[in-house]
Amino acid sequence: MTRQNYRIGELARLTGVKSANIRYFEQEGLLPEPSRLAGGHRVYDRSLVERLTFIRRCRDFGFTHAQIRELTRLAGDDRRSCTEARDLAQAHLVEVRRKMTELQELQRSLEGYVDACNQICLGGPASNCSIFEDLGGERQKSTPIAGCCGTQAKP
Amino acid sequence: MTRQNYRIGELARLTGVKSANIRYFEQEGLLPEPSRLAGGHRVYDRSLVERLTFIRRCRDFGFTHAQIRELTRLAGDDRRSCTEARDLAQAHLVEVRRKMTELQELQRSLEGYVDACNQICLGGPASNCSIFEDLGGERQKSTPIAGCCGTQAKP
DNA sequence: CTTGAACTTCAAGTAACTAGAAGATGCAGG
DNA sequence: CCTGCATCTTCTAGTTACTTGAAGTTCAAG
Repeated sequence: MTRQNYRIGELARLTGVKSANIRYFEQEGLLPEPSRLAGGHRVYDRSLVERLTFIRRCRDFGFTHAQIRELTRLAGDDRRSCTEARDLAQAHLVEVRRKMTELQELQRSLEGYVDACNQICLGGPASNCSIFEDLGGERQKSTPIAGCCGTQAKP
Repeated sequence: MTRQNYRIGELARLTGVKSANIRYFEQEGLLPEPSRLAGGHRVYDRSLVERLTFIRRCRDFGFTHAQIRELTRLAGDDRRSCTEARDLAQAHLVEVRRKMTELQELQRSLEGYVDACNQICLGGPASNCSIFEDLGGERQKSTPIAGCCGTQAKP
C-alpha cells in the first residue's frame, strides 16, 4: 500500500502545484480544510492527490475558481443530485472539447511553420518567413509558406 | 476580395478579442501601433486579423505576453535569423503538445464520469458519485465508477 | 446639423497567483 | 537533551493579464 499521510510539500511535489498555491486554493474554497499536526502543519491523505490533480488540470485550461469550486463542491452535498453534478461535468466537457479544437489549430499552425521552415529556410532573416500569413488563419495543406526565406541567402 | 480596413470593434468581432484587450495588447507590445483616422480612431488591415487570432490562441493556452511578444517580434527583425524563429516555434510546439496530452486526460476524466453517471446514477445524491476517486487519477477502462449512486434512491 | 453608436484616454478594480519577511515546527545526528 | 536546518506557519505586498467605468470625442446615417 502507498502511504496515507502527506505534508504540504509532498503534496506539492506529487501534483505539481506549489505549496503557496495549495494554501491559496484552500482559502478560495477549492480544497477542504485539512487536519493539522500538533504544531499547526497541514496533513493530507491520499485522496487529496487525486482531487488536487483534477483541480490543477481544470486550472491549466482556464477554468475559473468559481467553476472548479462549483464542480468539486457537489461531491460533498447530499441535497444536490448526481444528475446535477453530471450536467455540470457535461457543460465542462463541451468547453474542454472546444479548447481541444483550438489547441489543435494552434498545434497545426506551429507544426506547419516549423516544417516549412525546415524545408525552405535555412538561416535567412526572420522577416522573410511571413510567419503571420500562416499562423492564425486556416492552414491550406497544399501550398507551403509562400515567400519564406526563398529570396535571400545568408550574408 | 475582402475589405482592407477594419476599426477596432470589427477586429474585435472577427477575432473574439475585446476592443479594450486589443488596446492593451498594443500597449504590451504584442501588436504594432496601427495607423489612425484623422480623429484618432485606430485602423487595421486584413493581416491583423490573422496576427491577432494567433495571439489569442497562444493566450488561450496560457502563454505569457513575454513568450508571445518574443515570437511575434521576430517577424519584423532582419537581424534575427529564420532558424531562430523556427526554434522558438519548435519550443512553443513542445509545450503545446504537452498541454494537449493534459487536456486529453481532462477530457477522458470528464467523459468517463458523464458516461458512468448516465449508466448507473439516475438522480441520487451527488456525494455517492465518488467523483474524486475517478477524476484526476489514471482512468482504468475496465471498472466503471464504483459506488456511484447505487445505494440510494430519491427521497 | 443632429443624434447615437463607436471610438478615445486614463484610472481604478479584480482574479489568480507569486514572492518575501519573520518566525515556529519537525526531525535527525551528536 | 540540544543543535541545526529543511520545512512549515501567517501575513503582506507585488505581478500579470485583464475588465470596468468615467468623461469626453469622432464618425456616419438621416
